[in-house]
Amino acid sequence: MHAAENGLGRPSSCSQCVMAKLSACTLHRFASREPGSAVDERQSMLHVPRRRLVCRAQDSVESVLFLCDGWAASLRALANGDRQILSFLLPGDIVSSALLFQSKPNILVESISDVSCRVFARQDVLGLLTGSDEAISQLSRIWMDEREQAARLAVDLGRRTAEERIANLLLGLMDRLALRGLVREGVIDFPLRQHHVADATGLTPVHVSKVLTDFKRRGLLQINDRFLQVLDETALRRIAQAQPPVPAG
Amino acid sequence: MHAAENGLGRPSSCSQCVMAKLSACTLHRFASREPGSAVDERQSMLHVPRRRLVCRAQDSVESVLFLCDGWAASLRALANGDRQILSFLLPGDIVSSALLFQSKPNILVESISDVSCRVFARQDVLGLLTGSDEAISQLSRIWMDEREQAARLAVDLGRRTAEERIANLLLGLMDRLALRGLVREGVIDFPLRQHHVADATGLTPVHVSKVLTDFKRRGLLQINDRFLQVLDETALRRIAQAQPPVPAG
DNA sequence: CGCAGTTTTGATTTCTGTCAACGTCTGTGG
DNA sequence: CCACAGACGTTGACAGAAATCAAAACTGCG
Repeated sequence: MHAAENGLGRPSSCSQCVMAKLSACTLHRFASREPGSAVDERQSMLHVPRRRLVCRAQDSVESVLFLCDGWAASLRALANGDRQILSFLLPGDIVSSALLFQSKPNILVESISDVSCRVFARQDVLGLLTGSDEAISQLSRIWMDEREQAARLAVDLGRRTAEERIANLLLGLMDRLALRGLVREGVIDFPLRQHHVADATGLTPVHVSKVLTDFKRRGLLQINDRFLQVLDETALRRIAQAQPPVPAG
Repeated sequence: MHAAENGLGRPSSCSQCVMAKLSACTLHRFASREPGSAVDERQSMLHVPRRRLVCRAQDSVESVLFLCDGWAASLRALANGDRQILSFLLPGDIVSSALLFQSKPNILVESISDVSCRVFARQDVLGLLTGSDEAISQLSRIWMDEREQAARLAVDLGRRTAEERIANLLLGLMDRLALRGLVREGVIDFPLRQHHVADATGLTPVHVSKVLTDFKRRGLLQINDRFLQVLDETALRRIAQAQPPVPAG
């Protein structure tokens, strides 16, 4: 489904948008607070119900999308039906950084929960960038963040056990949500199904179930009603094995 | 070992440099052909013997390095001694794109064969970029290339068997070398040890040996004297499973 | 209520890792 | 020229982690 078929063009005030709290994607802040700029004039919202494609790898999309609300996944699909999730997109994340520079996202993006995105015309975003040192430094920050995430993913998939991968995934999500002020008393919204965890960690849903059940039995965490609570963060981090700490948000 | 301890500052004409043939890293071309620019004045060469660190994740490096000759690996090392190679660096590649924007490479870079790099002061490279549309588009190309490689790596590590991973690795190297004109009649220089293949594919050296031996037995390829020849590319690509083809060089 | 999508559980198989031994190659120094 | 050490590659027996297969319970939802 092409992005333009998804309600793109419908203006919205995005009242539930958490942008103001984000430190992760400051480019978005940068772009959206430019008063009266071209970007402001043309921005609109894209709403996608849960479990739907936001864009396909081969789509031709002339917009840059920023996730305002809900969770999504960026992934690669294989011929045999296997899928590998490359990253979970949280509020404030850019949806495929490729769209900053080209029309093809080169990855699938799928909504997990109901999702809304801000839509900018690429020309306008790039126009903002030209000659702006601040914007270039924001871009480089996004680049370096993605690089770090990709490196961690490769280490997890290549060198860690199932338990370690799952613990790392959950803690990574907690940490990213914490930066956005979306953690309340150790509890987060958790729209993921076990098959999402499986697709992200290179495991099967059956094995994910076994590991998570064991984590619960050991009192490390609890998952109820689409909420996740980490009960014993220390133990979970011990399982996850210390990765070098995140250099920046 | 800090880059500056490695012979940095020694000027060199880099006669064996294959830059002229590169299409992959055109930023480098772009930077180095600016006649009489500040970059030209201050560029120098870094030579590192094989099997040595080029830079460490926590080093503070104020230069941008481009690999001119030889092979290197960028990798993460774990506390238990495991290693995950994130990518092999071939002539023309930038050594840690992070150094374009910051002092910390955030990855280990290790030479595989004897290696020589061009050294640019970061300030000068960034100076070239300011206000140059061409340079920004070269940067975005590097970004998108790295993104594509990272996605392929994650798919390999998360969703493919040992045979598939190894076939994919070898074919990926062949393809990248082909773009640089470094393949002659299906034969390439192949300085990798089996433990490099293991570190790149998330396998053990023992298992790599078994798979490679089997590939040879089946007449798919041949490795002699640090040269690799692919004898049955069709079969090897069938094993590797079609990935979406590379969009650009 | 029924149905499709989940999650759980257990039995079994497959793949890859681990361990260990041995052979080869390479470079070094006497 | 030879002896040697260390890195590298191969091979086989075995162990362990996760996949596969299958069935049953649970969850939401129309």
